[in-house]
Amino acid sequence: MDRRLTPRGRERRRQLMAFATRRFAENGYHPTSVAEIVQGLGVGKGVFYWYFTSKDELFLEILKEAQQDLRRAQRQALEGEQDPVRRIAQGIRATMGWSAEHHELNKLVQFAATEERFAPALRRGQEVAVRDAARHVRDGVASGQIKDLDPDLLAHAILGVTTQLARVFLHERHQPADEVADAAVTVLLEGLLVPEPAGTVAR
Amino acid sequence: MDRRLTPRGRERRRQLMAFATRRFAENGYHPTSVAEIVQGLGVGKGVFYWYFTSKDELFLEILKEAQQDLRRAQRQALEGEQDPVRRIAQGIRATMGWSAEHHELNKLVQFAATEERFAPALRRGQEVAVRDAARHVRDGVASGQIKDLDPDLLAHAILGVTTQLARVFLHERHQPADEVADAAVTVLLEGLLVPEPAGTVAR
DNA sequence: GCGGCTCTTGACCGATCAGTCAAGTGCAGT
DNA sequence: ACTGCACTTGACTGATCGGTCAAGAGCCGC
Repeated sequence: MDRRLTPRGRERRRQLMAFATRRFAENGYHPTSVAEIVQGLGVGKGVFYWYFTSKDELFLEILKEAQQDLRRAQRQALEGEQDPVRRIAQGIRATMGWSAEHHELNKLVQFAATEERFAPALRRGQEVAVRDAARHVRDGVASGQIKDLDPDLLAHAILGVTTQLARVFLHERHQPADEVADAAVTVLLEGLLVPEPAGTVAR
Repeated sequence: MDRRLTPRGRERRRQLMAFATRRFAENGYHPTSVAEIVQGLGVGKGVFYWYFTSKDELFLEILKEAQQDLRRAQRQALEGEQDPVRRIAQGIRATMGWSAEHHELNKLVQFAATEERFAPALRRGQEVAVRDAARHVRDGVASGQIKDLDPDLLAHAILGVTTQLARVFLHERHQPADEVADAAVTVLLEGLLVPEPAGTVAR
């Protein structure tokens, strides 16, 4: 859909997306009907189809905005930071902060990944984020700070820890984002094992 | 549903669950209708409702069996292994192996987590797995092998890395499960950073 | 071959769904 | 005050949904 919107129109569109986001996250995408969305706003059904060609399009639009917003937050967090390891840490912190404030969008992203027709739209966004993280890893490897493992794999490991901890500790247990972020950073950078003192050999 | 099933009945039930699993994973839970499932098997609709009281019940049944099966694989992998760190590593390897062979079930679990009415059934199973992992972490902390961080957090970090790497490297890129598992173990145990030689201080 | 159980059939039900559209309202520019 | 476009209304459509049920088929012990 591509329409010339007046300020009033833009506000309606925003309302529709905001309300739909909430209902999709609470109830699921499919169980939430268009009728329910327009009723929730107290408007007629035609309003919905004035702004979106279909329910699917609305959902894709929500996903797109979410990804743009997260990416903006990440980019801002890396401003002025040059050290690759600290860039990774800052990226994790930014992601955790954003995640804490957008519980609903996290759920929608997770759902989108399970439905073949939404997955492609998601894939593109994730690839960019992973490529970014992988670049920092590569820089860290080059500067001798990070172990020489597959950067792509490490990037996904970072993503995995971050999203899992966000899901459980932020959204289920409502713990402070910065503490969870710090924990994620520590675990990822240093691992679980207590370092063996150099020269200590099992005998 | 609880019925006395003959061998023939058990086979039908198995067929229904297998076919539904495939369709749910390919198409999504909601977009797959009961009509489609029974058509896929070439039977009447009544067959479905002879074995399951509802579509939801079928889905929960699939989830339950999947969790039991994964848990069995994990338990078997830990047999005879006492060292907590090696138990963690073996658990990761078992999970990765199972995940590689049950792509479809992974997707269903991921979907179930996004729908409020299925999440509780999932939660119980995950809690058990996490509690198990956390116990090994605690043992490792006690024996001085693992850093003294929150065992629950570490357990979720392990889970996060494992599921993310499984999703991307096994299901999207079809890489060998044992290689991915080894990479996951390495990253988790040792972290990203190159260890600083003792005595080296930034100045 | 008979009775009784498991299993199967498929027409049918009411509800609900995404999406359409002819008609009308509100508002901005002139 | 008139014109034209942005926006809104809500009844309507055809399809599909999950679930029911009366009737009957296959099968097993006797």
